[in-house]
Amino acid sequence: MTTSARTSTRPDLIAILENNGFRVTGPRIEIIKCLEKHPDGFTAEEVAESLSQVSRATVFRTLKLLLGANVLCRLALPGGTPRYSLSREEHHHHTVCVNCGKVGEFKASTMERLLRAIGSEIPGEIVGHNIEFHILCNTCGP
Amino acid sequence: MTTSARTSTRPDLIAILENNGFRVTGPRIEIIKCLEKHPDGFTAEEVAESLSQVSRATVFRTLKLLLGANVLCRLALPGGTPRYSLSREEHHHHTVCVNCGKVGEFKASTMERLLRAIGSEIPGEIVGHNIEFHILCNTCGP
DNA sequence: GTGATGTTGAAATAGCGTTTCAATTAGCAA
DNA sequence: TTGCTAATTGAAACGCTATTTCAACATCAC
Repeated sequence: MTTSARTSTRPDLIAILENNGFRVTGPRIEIIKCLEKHPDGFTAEEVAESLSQVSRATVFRTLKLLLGANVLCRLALPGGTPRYSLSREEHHHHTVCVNCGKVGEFKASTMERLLRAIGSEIPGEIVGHNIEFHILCNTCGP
Repeated sequence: MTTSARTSTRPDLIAILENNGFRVTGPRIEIIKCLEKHPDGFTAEEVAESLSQVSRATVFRTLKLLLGANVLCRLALPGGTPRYSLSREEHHHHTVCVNCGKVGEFKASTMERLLRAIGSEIPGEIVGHNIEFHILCNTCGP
């Protein structure tokens, strides 16, 4: 069969834990399963509420752990509640719908070229960036 | 002489208040003067501390007011304290030094072209964006 | 000046996240 | 399988940035 990576793959994230020396625990598995059910992003509170047997602290700890492993992204509209989203592409950028909060992911080749070119216009050494597009998604749009 | 816009111009921000129907009050003038002394950005707490006669609530209220008027930007490194910075250019992007937190501003023509071109790669109507470059500034860099 | 309305300070409150600490558990080794 | 030990957990307190509340006050049009 094909390798995996259809909607999302539980093994991936469990493997991330193992490969980084983290323990695979019940609460973490629950949280990961929950994240994979929300391809359009989610808030920390949504995860905590849907897993009443897991404490809020553990939810935040696990989200932080996954952020550190670069398999999860956090982003927020100005003044809005931060939303989290599992990453699929290695290097990508985000869209957030200003109406429903749905998070999308895209990888624009145009963008990659720009990022290489823009270095000379910036005073200092670029060590990272944050690029988000605020959109009205096709469901919410006019 | 040339128009103004050297380091920054107090009249501009006072005018913003007046033109938007806001009152020009003592605390607001104090806050604006303080902001103009920090071309590299500042945190809300820095402003509040340097103006002991103005309450924290008023500092935050005034910052929010200026954010709404698009003459102030808020940005933060992941996990860092949010920093504010007065805008000079109408439409611009930011650099933040990951070491000292200094905020810079730049306007890249390359970027503008990209932003127009990228629309077709994004599913929905773009209504805004957030683009920040995390850098090591020339003072902190190697 | 006077009054209607916007603004202020102080303190309480909110939202998102982290820390503390004792109790529990995963995962390795014997 | 058992035992060990460090990682992990839950519950609650705490931290930080920011907002809200409400009575007192100041601005600005008249």
